[in-house]
Amino acid sequence: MSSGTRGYHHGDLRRALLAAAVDGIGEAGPATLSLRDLARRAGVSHAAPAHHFGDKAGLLTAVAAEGFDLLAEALRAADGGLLELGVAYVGFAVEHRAHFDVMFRPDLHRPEDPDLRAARERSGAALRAGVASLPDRRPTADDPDGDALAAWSIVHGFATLWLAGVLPQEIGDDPRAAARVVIHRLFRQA
Amino acid sequence: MSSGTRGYHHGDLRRALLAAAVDGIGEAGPATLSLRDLARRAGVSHAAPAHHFGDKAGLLTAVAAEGFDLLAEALRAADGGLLELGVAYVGFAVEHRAHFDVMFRPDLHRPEDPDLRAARERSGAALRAGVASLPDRRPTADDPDGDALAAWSIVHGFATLWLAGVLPQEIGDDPRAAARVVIHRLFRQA
DNA sequence: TGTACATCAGTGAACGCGCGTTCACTGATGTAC
DNA sequence: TGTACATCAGTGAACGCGCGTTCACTGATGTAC
Repeated sequence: MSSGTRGYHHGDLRRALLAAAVDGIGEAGPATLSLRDLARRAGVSHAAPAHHFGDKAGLLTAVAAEGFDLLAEALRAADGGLLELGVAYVGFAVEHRAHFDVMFRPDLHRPEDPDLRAARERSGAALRAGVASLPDRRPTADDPDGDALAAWSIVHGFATLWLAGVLPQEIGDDPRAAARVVIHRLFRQA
Repeated sequence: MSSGTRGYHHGDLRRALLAAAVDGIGEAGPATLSLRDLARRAGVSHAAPAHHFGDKAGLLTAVAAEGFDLLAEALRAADGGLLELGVAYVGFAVEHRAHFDVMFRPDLHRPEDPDLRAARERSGAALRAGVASLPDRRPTADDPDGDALAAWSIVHGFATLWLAGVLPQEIGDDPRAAARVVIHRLFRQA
């Protein structure tokens, strides 16, 4: 919108709608977002969103897919062992709260959508790659999948509790630092 | 409804509405529940719920408060160390999914409501009592609050992921058994 | 280079629906005397 | 024991609103010749 005339055709309405959806979800959660509200935010007629996403579940499916790709990127960028991989997970959740709020709510989207499945798989692959390449991987682990699940649980739980705003104030306002302390407990093992 | 005439006055409509709300949330999540739907479920006129709860946030605040009391009970009943306390937390989340879905969504209710605060505090007290009375409490812990937070994170995360249905199928269908394995990682420490 | 046509993206009016809210009401219950 | 009255719980009709959906449309873009 900053440059040039925007004629009858938007040019990249799909992307604009996704961005507007993320804004709207960030403000009031995924529950209250409507397609009409979305159109209003994007400055477009109220019937336009249906053109691209069909319905709200279709829209949120696209948001979730985008979220898993962003998560995959964040995990790939993490460097510093499983600890920092977990910190990156929490960082992603806090910085992309709207996406995170949708990704793990299969009742709100279509979990079996092919694009979403693919994005989810890319994010799972990034996670496994991170875990597999760790120099500090405990060789004595009798059940590596169990370890991965415990790690996923602790970072997912911490991120969820942080976003819910139920953690004590004393924890401060830096989610990554706080997460680092908590996750560290999981690895301070024999 | 099974016995006796139910006259003009219901007698215990508030409780009946809460039960209907839990049913409705269990079926389609807290987002789509409406006061009119609630009235329909309870077999009562559509204006009646407003009498008791004012609006949807008031209703969900009551559900959340009830949930924290149920959680406090579940935690008090747990016996067998911090591990079983965590298992009880996961068991509560799965068995009272509707309550759990509302309790940690402050955007859906009124987190500062006095009754809710009190119930939340009772549940926090039950948790702290459980933690404090543990014979297997690690004496070397330099930061007991950090340990409690790590424990809360791992059980909350596991419960959330379980309810979201995103855990691999191989994990089986017994949430308590699966949780026990995962939580155990946190305590297999020096 | 120009013209015709097909396709696609977005418009805007119209509709029916479920919702929350209001409000005058009515039936039931409890209390004062 | 009986009567009058106040209070409370729930009713049901009415309203305005935002929603999703439909549909004939129009403007823009791309392609064939």
